[in-house]
This record gives sequence, structure tokens and C-alpha cells, in this order.
Amino acid sequence: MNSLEQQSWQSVHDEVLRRIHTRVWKPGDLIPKEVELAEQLGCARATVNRALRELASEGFLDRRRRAGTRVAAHPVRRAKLDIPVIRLEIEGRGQKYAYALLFSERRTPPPEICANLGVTSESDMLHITSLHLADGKPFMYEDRWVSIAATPAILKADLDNISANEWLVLHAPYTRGDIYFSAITASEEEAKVLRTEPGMPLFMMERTTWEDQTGITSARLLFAPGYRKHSAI
Amino acid sequence: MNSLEQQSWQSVHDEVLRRIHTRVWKPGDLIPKEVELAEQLGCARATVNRALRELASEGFLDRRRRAGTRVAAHPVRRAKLDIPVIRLEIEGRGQKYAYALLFSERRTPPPEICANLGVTSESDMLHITSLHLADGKPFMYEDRWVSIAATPAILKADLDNISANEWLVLHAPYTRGDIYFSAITASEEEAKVLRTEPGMPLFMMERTTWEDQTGITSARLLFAPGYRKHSAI
DNA sequence: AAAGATAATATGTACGCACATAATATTTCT
DNA sequence: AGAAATATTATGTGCGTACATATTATCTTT
Repeated sequence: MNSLEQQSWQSVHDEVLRRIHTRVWKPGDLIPKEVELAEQLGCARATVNRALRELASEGFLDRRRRAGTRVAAHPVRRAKLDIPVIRLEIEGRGQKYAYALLFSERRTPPPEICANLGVTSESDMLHITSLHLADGKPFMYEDRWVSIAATPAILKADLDNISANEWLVLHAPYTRGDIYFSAITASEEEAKVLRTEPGMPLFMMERTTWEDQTGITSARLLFAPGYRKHSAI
Repeated sequence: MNSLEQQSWQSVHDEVLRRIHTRVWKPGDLIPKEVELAEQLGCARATVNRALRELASEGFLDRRRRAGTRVAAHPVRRAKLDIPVIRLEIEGRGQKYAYALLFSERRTPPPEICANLGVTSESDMLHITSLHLADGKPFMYEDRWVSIAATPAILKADLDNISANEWLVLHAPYTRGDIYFSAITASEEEAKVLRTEPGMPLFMMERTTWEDQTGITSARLLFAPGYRKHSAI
């Protein structure tokens, strides 16, 4: 790269990444400071700054004021996982989406839900289970608890026609959440719902979401055998 | 927020996010253009631009030139998943890391590996299986194929003392990769290695990485029962 | 020599301006 | 009317300057 080409922060980004990949700058190395790089590459410091900022957020660089910028010693790759509404995930695969509400009850939560959401065992909650289907076949079994205190409007939602998953995304945006991915084997009941055999491996996603300090909902999503979640890196 | 406070792109970010959360701007709505927002919030357009750019990359906004900026109709949440070297993941849990090379052989790959990496069935590859332990207990079973053409130096690596996982991260940085997450049940052999029972649910990660168009390595990582991968959102 | 004050410095960010680019709206031409 | 050319517009980006902030290095004091 020389100063004649038309510059952009992306070309700086790529050039720095190239130098890291070709080990011109090795893990742990201190790289030139922004002003020097800007001079070398024939662009403004702001442009270099943007490129390096991006690379730091991707996990390739560690930056500290006054101390300078180093190539990350233990490159932590950051996979970006898109978590869309289930309906869109299924439609995105070119399959037909269907949904069935299995069960809905207003009651107090069991201890593990209280622990997840940080609520008392006397909380007023809605317990919903439902099945999401792709091309008519069971795709995901959802077992969800929703705090009525945090989201009273859920009681008026037509959960026969819109999944709690989708209703919540549209009506109760959350500010933070946790997701856990794990594997379990299907119980009798889970196998029955997902139309498979007990003991089959199921990919499980456990999500809990808050608005600030208030727990909104906690859900356990079980995917039919064979499901794979993809991510590019 | 008024114009008297000291501005920063983060405060603009937070204010816009607040308006989305409180449904001042609802999914699908067109929000004011950068110049107007800058005026409203008493800062420069560049500051608003940075805040909105960030929000778009987080999935809250959709932006298009000339068409303006809209609140995302179907908020796709982007979970960021850190994929560190296994040793660091275990040490990060405060557990003692250990590693054992189980098997290493230079040979031609089976069809599924060829398909993953896009190489011919006559390729010269290294097949390695190894076990990663946390506090002496089996934590993850790694089954990996490495292209010798792409990474000849792997033959000189001391794989008894450094895992292929870690060696590759340090010596063969890749430019792109795929990860698949899924669930399987343990086979006889897998159960034996992980010191569990056949049929137990295992969390599986399948990774394939490339440098540009060249396939480097394809690995199948099986985690001991009970493993959960966490992500904040 | 240890502790505290002070200076130096690389990154972090704000701003205003200019121009590029993509998408849309409008006008002109057939 | 329909197609093609042209104008308009919101975002995308680059640049130079200025100042903020965190951290390290140096100097001063006890």
C-alpha cells in the first residue's frame, strides 16, 4: 500500500490485518502509533483511529491510552451470533412457519425461575409452553415464564396467533439478557412434543432478559434433533 | 437530554436507545435525520453519525443512504460470543488446565473433511485427537484435521505440550471461519474418552477455518456433559 | 529510598467542513 | 404513457484541529 491509492479506513483495516496475519506484527508486539501509521499510509489520524478501533473490537488488537496498541497476545475470536425471532429463522431457511400454543397458565414460579429472574416465589407470572414448526415438523419447543408485573400487556396478547417470543420482541424491548447454550437429552414429555424419541440429543438455549434491573422473561428453548446453530467468524 | 450537558456519542447512543425502548420511535418508524438530531441534541453530525452507526451494528436500526434511518422492524439481537483458546476458557473459570495428546497420524482425509475444507481426498493432512482437562476431569475432546499444505510448520510443533488448538491460534492466524453449535449423544468411544456414559448429551462445536481460499483446519470439539456456553446480549 | 507531585504522551473524542455514494424523486425525451 | 436522463438528498467517509483522559515517566520532597 502506498500513499497514491485512495484511502479509506477499510483499506487501513485490511492492511493492518494483513500485517498481523503475515506476522510482520506478532502477538504481543507493539505496533506503530496512530500518527506514524497515518504518515506511513498517507492518511489522516482519524482514519487510522477508526480502523484500529474496529480491529480492537474484533479482538485483534489491545489498545491502551499512553501505552499504545499491541497485537492481542491470545487472539480471542468474537463470533457474532444473530438471534432472530424464530419465525424469521425458519422462513429464512425457506421453510413454512407454523406455531401452536400448547399451554398457558397464570401462577407463581418455581424456584429456578425465581433465581434466574431475581424475583420472589410469590410473583405473579405467566407460564407458557408452545411449539414452533417448520414445514409442519416440530422445530423448537418453548417453555417460557413472563413477569406480569414487568409486562402487564402480555395478558391481552393473542398468544394463539402470535408467539410469546415474537410478541415480546415487539412489545417489551429489553436492555440486557443472558443466553446459555447447552445439550440435553429429551425427556418423555419433550420427546412427545417434538415427535422424537426420549434420549435423543437436543440443542438447548436458555434466555433470560431484563429491562434495567427488572426481570422480564426467562425461557428454555429446545430444538429438534439435528438442529445446528451457525456463526461466521 | 438538553444541549447544556457535555455531549458524547455514547450519550446520543443511549438517548436514541431510550427512545426506542420507550417506544417514542416504534419498530419500522423513520427517525429524524442526522442533521436534525444533531441540532436537537446540541452536537455535531459526526457525533450523531457515530452513535447511529453503532446502533445499526447492534441491530437496533436500519440505515440506508437517501432513504434515512428506521427502527429495525424485527430487532435481531446480536449475541457476541467470545471463542478463546480452551486453556484460557478453563483457567478463566479458576480451574487447573491439563492437556493430553491422544493420537496423531499423517494421512488422507475422509470425505466429510474434504467437503468441509474443500480439498481433494488425496490431500496430505494431519489427524489429531486430544483431550483437554479442567481440574483433572475431562472437559473437551478434540478431533482435528490440519492441512499440511496450508500449514507445514505443524509437523514440527510439539503437540505433546501445546494443543493443536493453541498452536494454530498462535502460528496460523486465519482470515475466516465457520462455527456450528449442536447437540449429540456420546458414542461408546466418546463416552470412554470423556469418562461418561454412552448416550449422554454432549455440546458440540464444529469449526472450520480458512486463510483466504485455503482450508487450514477442521475440528470437532465435544464438551463433557453439563457444559454451557454463555453469552451476554 | 519511598512517597507524592508533576510532566509527557498515545489514545479517545468532538467539531466543522468537504466531497463521495446510493437511492429516490423529478424532469425530459420519445 | 413509458423510458431515460438528471437533480436531489440522507448517509458514508476523509481531513485537520483541538482538547480530554488515562497511563506512564520523571522530578521533587520528605
